[in-house]
Amino acid sequence: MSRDELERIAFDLFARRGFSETTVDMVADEAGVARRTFFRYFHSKNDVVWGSFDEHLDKLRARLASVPARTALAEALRVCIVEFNQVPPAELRRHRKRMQLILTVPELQADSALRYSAWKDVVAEFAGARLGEPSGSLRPQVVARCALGAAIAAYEHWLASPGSALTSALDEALRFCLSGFAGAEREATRRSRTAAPAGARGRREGRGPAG
Amino acid sequence: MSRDELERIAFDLFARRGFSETTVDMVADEAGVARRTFFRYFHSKNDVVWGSFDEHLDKLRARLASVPARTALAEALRVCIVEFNQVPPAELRRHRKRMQLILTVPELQADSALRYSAWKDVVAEFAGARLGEPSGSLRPQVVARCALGAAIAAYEHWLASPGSALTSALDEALRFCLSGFAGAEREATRRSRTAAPAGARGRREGRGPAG
DNA sequence: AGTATTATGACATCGAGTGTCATAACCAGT
DNA sequence: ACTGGTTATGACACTCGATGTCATAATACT
Repeated sequence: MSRDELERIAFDLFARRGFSETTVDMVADEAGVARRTFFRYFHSKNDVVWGSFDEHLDKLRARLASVPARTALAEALRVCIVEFNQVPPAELRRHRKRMQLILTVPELQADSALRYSAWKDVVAEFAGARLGEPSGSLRPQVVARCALGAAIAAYEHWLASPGSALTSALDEALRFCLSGFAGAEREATRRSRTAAPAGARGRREGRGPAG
Repeated sequence: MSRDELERIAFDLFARRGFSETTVDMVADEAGVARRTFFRYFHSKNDVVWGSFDEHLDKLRARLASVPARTALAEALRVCIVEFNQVPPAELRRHRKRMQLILTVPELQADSALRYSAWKDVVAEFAGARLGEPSGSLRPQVVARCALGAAIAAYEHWLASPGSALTSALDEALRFCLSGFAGAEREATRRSRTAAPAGARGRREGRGPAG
């Protein structure tokens, strides 16, 4: 009994009976496995739905790190987040089902606050670097939470509108909400340029009106 | 045994032993009341901490409704949200403790997603009216989620920096994140003005180009 | 007083999650 | 193939939050 198989069986039951109405015992029984074994594969019932979200997150961090410094903060976030949420067509159906559970089942909605936190911190780290502030300070946190909010809104829009494209919704939502952060970044860049001699900050010169 | 008294006893125990380490039985025992009675006063253990959040929310809705139409969306939200979070000095200590629990205890962080949802919907309703869109559509939802994100970031900043003022943090965070929405509102206003005669869009009639 | 309503308490039960221990499956090395 | 050690599994007991049920105590109404 592999973790993947267990997840599949669980999803089947969730689809047939609903998430809350499906007990861990049912999943274990259906899989022909002891209840205790289920909890060795998954830390919790909610974990089944979230799958390998945490590992996936490293890709977002890496992708953000690879963005050239001349790309504006808002654009970098938008492009990377859209990319991060690109799902291979073969998995689209399962992804949709997964997100529908996460965004509609109360237990999972609640759990999401914890899961998204790691996502948010990745974005805050990037924003902090760009704004020249610690990632835990107010503005990077605001940027990260706004990006997160926009992404969730986009997901809900996608689920509510059959036929809509997730990536378009994400792009539109992020464009809409991040457009206000350009000024702050311009100022941060100016600050860092006067503080450090040219060239000290890698490849960054010549991007904008401040030059 | 009043609800208030029970809440006080519970907070005492939470402070002394931590939230997770305090069982409902302990609170009930300490209050000299049956476990079942506790659950009649509070729907759940988490409910104790959240207090009367839901009722408080009506005030935000009313306050938003009272904002003159000429005030910009971003400014209206900022002012109302800052006001909404104004706490009388006598309750500041308890409010701080409450928010510290909510923002640091995992169980409560998780629960927050559900509680904030009502808050978010109040804001989305207002934003939807201003943007000339249903409150459930993408942009009002993005505005609301961004405002929510900014408010939470402000709260975390406030808790992390002793001596800082909550209202200043909220004002700064909201100013920072909502500044980008001005363009969208301008356009919506222009649209509605060409579609309906002046004055019609005061508080709700003619809520769309479909007329 | 007597009666209806409501609040409380004493159960019982469910379901998620955890700790513990015995045993079964597996994988070396010889 | 046998042995010894590691790891996966299962059986069991337990905690704790939450809910349902029913009897009884407190209260309000007339």
